[in-house]
Amino acid sequence: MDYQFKEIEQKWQKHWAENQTFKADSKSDKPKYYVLDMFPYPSGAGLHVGHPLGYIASDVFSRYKRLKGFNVLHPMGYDSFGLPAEQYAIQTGQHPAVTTKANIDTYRRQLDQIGFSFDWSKEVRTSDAEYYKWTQWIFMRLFNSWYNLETDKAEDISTLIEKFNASGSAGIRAVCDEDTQSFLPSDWANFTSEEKQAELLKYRLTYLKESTVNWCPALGTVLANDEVIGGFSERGGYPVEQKKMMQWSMRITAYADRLLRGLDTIDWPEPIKEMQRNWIGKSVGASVKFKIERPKTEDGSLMIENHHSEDKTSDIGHQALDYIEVFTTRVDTIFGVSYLVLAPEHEWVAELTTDEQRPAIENYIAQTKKKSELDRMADTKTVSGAFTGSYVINPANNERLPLWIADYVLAGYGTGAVMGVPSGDQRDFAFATHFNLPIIQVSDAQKNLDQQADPTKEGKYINSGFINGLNYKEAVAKLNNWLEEEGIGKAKVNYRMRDAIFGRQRYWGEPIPVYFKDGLPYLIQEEELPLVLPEIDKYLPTETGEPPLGRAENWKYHGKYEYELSTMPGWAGSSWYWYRYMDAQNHKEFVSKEAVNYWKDVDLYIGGSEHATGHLLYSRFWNKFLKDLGLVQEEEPFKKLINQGMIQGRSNFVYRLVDEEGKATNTFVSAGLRNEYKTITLHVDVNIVENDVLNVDKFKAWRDEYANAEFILENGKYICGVEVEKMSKSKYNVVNPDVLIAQYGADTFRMYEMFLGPLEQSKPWNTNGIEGVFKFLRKFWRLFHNDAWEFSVVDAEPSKAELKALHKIIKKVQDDVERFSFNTSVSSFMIAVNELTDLKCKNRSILQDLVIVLSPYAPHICEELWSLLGNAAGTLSYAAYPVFNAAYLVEDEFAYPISINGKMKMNLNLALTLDEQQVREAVLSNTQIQGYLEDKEPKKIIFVKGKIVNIVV
RNA sequence: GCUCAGAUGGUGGAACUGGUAGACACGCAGGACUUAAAAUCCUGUGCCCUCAACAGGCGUGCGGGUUCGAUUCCCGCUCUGAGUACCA
Repeated sequence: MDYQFKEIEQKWQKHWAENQTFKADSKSDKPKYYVLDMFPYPSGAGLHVGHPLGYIASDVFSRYKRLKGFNVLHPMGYDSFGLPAEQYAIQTGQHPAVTTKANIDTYRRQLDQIGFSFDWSKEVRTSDAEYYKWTQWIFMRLFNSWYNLETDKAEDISTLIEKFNASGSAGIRAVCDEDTQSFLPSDWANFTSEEKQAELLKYRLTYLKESTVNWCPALGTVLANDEVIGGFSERGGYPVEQKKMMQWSMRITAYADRLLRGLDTIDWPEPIKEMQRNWIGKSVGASVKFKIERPKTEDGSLMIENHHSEDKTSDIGHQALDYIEVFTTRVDTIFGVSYLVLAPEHEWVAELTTDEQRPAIENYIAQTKKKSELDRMADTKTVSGAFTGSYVINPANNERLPLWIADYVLAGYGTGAVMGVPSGDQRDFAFATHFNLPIIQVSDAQKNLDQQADPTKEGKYINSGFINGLNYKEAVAKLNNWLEEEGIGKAKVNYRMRDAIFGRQRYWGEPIPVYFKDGLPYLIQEEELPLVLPEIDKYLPTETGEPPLGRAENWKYHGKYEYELSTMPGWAGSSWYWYRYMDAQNHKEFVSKEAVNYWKDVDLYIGGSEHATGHLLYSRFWNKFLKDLGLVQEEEPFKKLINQGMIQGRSNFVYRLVDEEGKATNTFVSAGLRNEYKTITLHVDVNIVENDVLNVDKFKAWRDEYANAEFILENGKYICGVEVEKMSKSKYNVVNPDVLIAQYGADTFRMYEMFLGPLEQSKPWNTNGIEGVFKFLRKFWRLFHNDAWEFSVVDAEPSKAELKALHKIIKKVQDDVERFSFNTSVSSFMIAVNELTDLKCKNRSILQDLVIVLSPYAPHICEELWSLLGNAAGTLSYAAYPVFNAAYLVEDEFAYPISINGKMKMNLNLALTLDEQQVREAVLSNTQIQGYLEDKEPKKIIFVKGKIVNIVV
């Protein structure tokens, strides 16, 4: 029978499903291997050809690892909470659970027909209560934990309470809010229960706090920093503004350093690690307090006196009005400070502005506000700022320094205040030059200070008081000691990363298992989990502006306490899902100890690089937290990460002729001739174009208006224009895998996706070569059949040539798969099949081994041939990968390329046993080579055994 | 601006540690089979010169360098893509 892919593929997909062929047991003598794909968000559009690329690669790898004797866990599931389903619900009134389920069904059908070896018994859906119960449970663990810097890990909140009981707040080294109180054990004992709760909240790893958030009015929710790109929402591209709100946050900053250090221990692509490093943004430096010289009124009395004495924030307020604290990475240049700058949004600007300067300052703030976030970031050239009228004192030399505001200082980083050192920092230099502030040289190695700043750390310090003559290292050490002793600062590490906002004012997400009593948050009881998402009438905020959950009727804890109305963000469910896969059916724990002890971590994780600073960072954070609590084994969740490239769309165009008046006609010009006419360019559905040739009949049928279209052809064909763009519906360049699978089968589709090029490289989708892959599989099938398409193999001793072809491919595939070079394997399979076809190989043992080697790529056809070869049905997946024997590849002769002065001239067959002297003689006595040499005396002969002979004349 | 990745025939790409550049496939051209077409099979196919063969010249973004020998290593530049953006 000819190669009938449809029957074969259906048959084996059914067999694998019915026999649970890929079910992975958590108990096995085999070594474990965990291959994970980034699970998809099931969108309404279904899968396009770009989605399965990574899944195919990971499936090839999983199947290969099984053949190599590993117990492989290769699961799949759905990240099924999220905005699109909710937006759709708002538009149509359909419950997101309903549309999500329908989308999942489509995804499942599409995934199934590609023949993946997923263990579906371990499927997870983040929107299932059985799943999000454990997401809520982990939230509760975070709420009940604090970060102890003493032990450098998270601990149960009870250990903090013990410390408070024993010694009060003294000696506590924790990652916490800035406004924690100092108290004695006796104070703690006298605190009311509410006061205790309020204080503990400042230490919890997930906490409620008034903070400036990214508010997206169009989406009606706050967004995390990684969900905002250049001032616009990542999803939908809506404007985002800053707003103060009471918000749940995750104290990811507690893990900043561990997240940074961990990067050195994992095998991830360097760009991703670099992005995480930048995101964490560690800077080592010092904080320094500059005393404020109060602006004085004309009669000499202090203008600002004991401000805000009745203000709630009086503690901060008082300190603030004594000092301005700056963070600097160059404390060694402190003697070069000639001014101080605050961010325009800095909360004390108004109070530190003198009456005289008030108009200028207010004008400047108004100007800055007008500039959008984007303008402000884009325009880094223009120098701007305004003088407050106040002065501060440089603690190093008691110099009086003017206090400015400028928008090059960001409120959100460090303390929102900067010391200006024009000689050492280019921005400060530009500022000082523009406003005529002094530029003070601080090192004898600084050059060209009339032109630009010189940030050198070389040389000895000058003009720098007590650090004069010291080098960089000595100066920093001395200054840091001095700051500490004087109590005006200290060595400090600053991170760019902020705590992660954890609440979303949306419906379709995990409810936060918290209720409020007297304005304070409390966890619900663990036995009450899951806190199920309540039904609501419509998926919009309430009239009073509360999140959609505010619509739920009678939704109160124990009938009387308000629940938290925000839901968790999209990344909650995906920050631990790889553990749930290990033990997906467990009703008692999020994962059993046995399962974690066996599977430990993910050995190979394949997914897109767009999750670099979102999912991949949050997952590492939760993983470290779970490790601190002893719930999991490994410090890092994903040992090796591969980013598959993006599949871009390849759009096709037709050129519609335009008449004299500029009106569109019904005539279309082939791409090569379009310059001779006046035309307009239109997208055409790529599914009616083959190899850039338009199927004109299908084009006429595509739309009514084209029914009578006429064509100006070249060589009898209509050639379409081509451009690479994002794959999207509106560009008519979306290719659905279903179509290709129906036409060529899953095995061809899998191999073609791999054949396209290196996995990590982005590339446009192009079906031009798929015929070649299909022809290859047919040729492979024919190896096992005679001319009448009858199955026919022979039992005989394989020939040397057959063994050589086989062992070449055994080695090649093994090498390629281990280094994730899947495209090169496909070419090599073609070579192997071409060679065996030429050899007219019908040898059973050779072909059987070839079936095993090819099976990770084309599992259906191989499973069919495996059973035709007489093996038990469906056992191929656990066959043993053939053992490579180098002896079969040994050659006794090699066609040496002979080059003269590095230019290849000819090949010469020589025995590989010959040594350098013998080769030299053979080469020089060859008449053809003598002809090339033209009697010139060879100066030198380079000989590399088995590689090359190079004659230098 | 900074960081990273990349640039090889008409196309996708191969060449793994410096050793025959262009494997494999697509496309194209020619041929076989066919009444014809499709499918299939065979042959050719980097560019230039040449009727053609032989021979030759040029060729891995550009310009240099190291080397017997460079797509591979080093220096400088151009372009493309991605990330990031006044982070003190």
